[in-house]
Amino acid sequence: MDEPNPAQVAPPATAPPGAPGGLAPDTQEFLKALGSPTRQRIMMLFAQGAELSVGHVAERVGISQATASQQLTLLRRGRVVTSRRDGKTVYYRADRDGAQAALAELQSYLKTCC
Amino acid sequence: MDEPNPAQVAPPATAPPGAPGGLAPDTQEFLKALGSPTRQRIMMLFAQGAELSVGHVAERVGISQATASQQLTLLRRGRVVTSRRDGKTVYYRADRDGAQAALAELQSYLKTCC
DNA sequence: TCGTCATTTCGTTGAATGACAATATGACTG
DNA sequence: CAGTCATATTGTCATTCAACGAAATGACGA
Repeated sequence: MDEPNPAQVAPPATAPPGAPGGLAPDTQEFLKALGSPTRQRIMMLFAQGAELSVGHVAERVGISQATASQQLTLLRRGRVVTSRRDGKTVYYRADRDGAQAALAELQSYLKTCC
Repeated sequence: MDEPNPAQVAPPATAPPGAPGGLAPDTQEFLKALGSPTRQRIMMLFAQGAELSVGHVAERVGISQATASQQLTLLRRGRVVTSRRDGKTVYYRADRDGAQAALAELQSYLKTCC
């Protein structure tokens, strides 16, 4: 639950410093987050800045509430959603800036390897 | 390239036909292709337009030849590499255009859901 | 404080993935 | 037309992942 934020100060590490042959962990989380059909479906719920609770996401997507919570956590790790707590309810919404940053890193990676 | 989509509902070339909540299969293959550390490592070998045989990729990455062949097939399905046959050797190289197209689709998807 | 509601975490199960060795296919050479 | 080299395919095993139900955590209100 505590998320290790080792090199947050480092600018968009487009070309991972000493990375032997992978890409930045952040970008990898981003790719994994969007690589799942279920999570893609979840993301579509957040169109137009919609803000939804975990239970609501579960209902709309047709998965259990526990599963929704887990998948939303992965999406948050991928910087594609953010969470806000209001009382006992946690609201999730799309993270425009995070997604844009991840996309930029991905683009930079592709520029390097392609 | 500067062809902004008229509206969010206007799907790109390989758009989700009736896909109610996912993204185009092509883009999904792209994400899965780059989501694996091993395949990311493979991709780094193709920097600067390098062209490598399957056996050479296997050796450089440290995996068996069979595995290399499989992973390269997945990368080809993700439109990030192309293959060329010269005699008995098959050379792989980065697919600039394919990757760029996939990235554009991904960007369009993010524009929709974020 | 106690009970309830929303979310998270835990523990498990079945499906998908990654890797390998062994074998099959395809393509040149003699 | 057999032999060989490079790649592709097959079969198998270990690991990972998605999903669930059940239990734990946290936040109100009575």
